[in-house]
Amino acid sequence: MVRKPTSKESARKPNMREAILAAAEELFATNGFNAVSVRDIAQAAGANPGSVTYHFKTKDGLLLEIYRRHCGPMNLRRSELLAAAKRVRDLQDRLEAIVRAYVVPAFTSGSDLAGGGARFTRLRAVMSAEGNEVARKIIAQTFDDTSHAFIDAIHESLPHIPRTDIVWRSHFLLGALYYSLVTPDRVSRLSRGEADGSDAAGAIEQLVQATVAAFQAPALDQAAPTRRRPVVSSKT
Amino acid sequence: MVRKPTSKESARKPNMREAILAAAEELFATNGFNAVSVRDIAQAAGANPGSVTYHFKTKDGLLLEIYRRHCGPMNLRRSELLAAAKRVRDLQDRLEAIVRAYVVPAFTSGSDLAGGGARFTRLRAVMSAEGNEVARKIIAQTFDDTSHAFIDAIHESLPHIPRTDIVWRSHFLLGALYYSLVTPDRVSRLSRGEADGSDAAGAIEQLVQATVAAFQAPALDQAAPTRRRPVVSSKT
DNA sequence: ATGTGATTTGTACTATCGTACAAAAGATCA
DNA sequence: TGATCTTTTGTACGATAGTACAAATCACAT
Repeated sequence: MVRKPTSKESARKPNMREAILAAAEELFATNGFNAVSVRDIAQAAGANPGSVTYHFKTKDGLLLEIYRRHCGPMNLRRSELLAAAKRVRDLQDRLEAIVRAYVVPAFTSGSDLAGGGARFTRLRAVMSAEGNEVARKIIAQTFDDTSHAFIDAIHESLPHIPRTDIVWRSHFLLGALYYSLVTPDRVSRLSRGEADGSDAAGAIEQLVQATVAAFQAPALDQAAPTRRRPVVSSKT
Repeated sequence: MVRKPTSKESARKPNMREAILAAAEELFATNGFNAVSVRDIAQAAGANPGSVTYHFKTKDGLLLEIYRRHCGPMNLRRSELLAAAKRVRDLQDRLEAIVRAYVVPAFTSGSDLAGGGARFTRLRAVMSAEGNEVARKIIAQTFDDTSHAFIDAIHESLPHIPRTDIVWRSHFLLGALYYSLVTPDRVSRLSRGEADGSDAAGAIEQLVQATVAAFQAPALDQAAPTRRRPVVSSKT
């Protein structure tokens, strides 16, 4: 069923605005913000540089719109999955469900964009590495609530672990998640072709498995400053 | 004892070349490669822009020299620690020692630069996120051997885990390591001040504890395509 | 068909980028 | 001291950056 566009949602060519957004997302996610010029984006989208200015005013505005486009749906989906996960009775299964609720929306799409989830998450990873100011503001005020919700949920299913440890481990989870999306080829290379780093389903399973175990690790006894663990000399 | 410089290792001002390297390292690590101009670096080092060209020819050459400066010492230290770790008898302790041998040199300095280890590792994280070509080449040909050595060592102390899983989990380790250095403030924020994300010793302990547990997680039974794990519906 | 508002195009402006290069200044040693 | 080499400085050049803006073009209601 081909729907006739009501009035303003379609441009001359089929949605040039969307094409610009998609191209910018892809280029920013793979090359960083500063390495990509407005002209690069326009060319990749088959548009005129001035068209970018028309739709998004500035380059920062374009980045802002990319975030606006994805943050809502992704957080919504995470909330849904988290709520469902919290209803799982078995504690071990619940923990895994919670981790999965955090990981899955980052790989699969939160909205209807094809493959948009992984691409946007990779974009977030790159912006965070570059210390992008626009991204930093949005992230802190958009994702911190969600992060706290997950941390609390995990803490409830692991009451004997101090919250500080949970925070660290969920931080590690996000780092691992980011890095898997940034350099999937490294996994393929180091496994000598036995694993495919760009296989989202495989990455999710590996990540969930490893992360659940990490969360279940015994707590760090921060009370004991004296070193209890084995130490290895640096001299051969 | 003040040593008179033999001839060419000292410039007019005390080692301007080193100052430029340090400034570039710091700026690249916090803002990315493309966001930092040669003029920014020169100003931060108290040097003239032309001086950067004189010492390093191009901006890429400067980045290259930063890598050359650190890769050797860091890999050497890792090799030493790994060799020592492999001599640990107890399997559990050995695994922890191996992980520690991988993590510690990334935080503490591999060479004599003050705090240079963490700064350089953060630089590597940012360059990897930006997909920097110069960095990619050096990394692949400098760190892959070391990575393989660690993967093999871990595999030996966990023979029942398939190598593929070890690769994934060590990939997660590196991602977590990178991310801890990129945004330490996030840990402080999410823990509501209870943890200090920029405390290297604390980060190391948390990372080692979590990672050892992740490595010890049961293997992913990749033979069974039928889903065995609990799945949560996305609908509330 | 024609007028109107939305969009695209083409071009231009200023700022800043990486880099080159000649001149100045310092260091070294006969 | 003067000759020579190394390092620093100052300036300039072409390329490209982000953005602005007027003209051209399109979609569509009348």
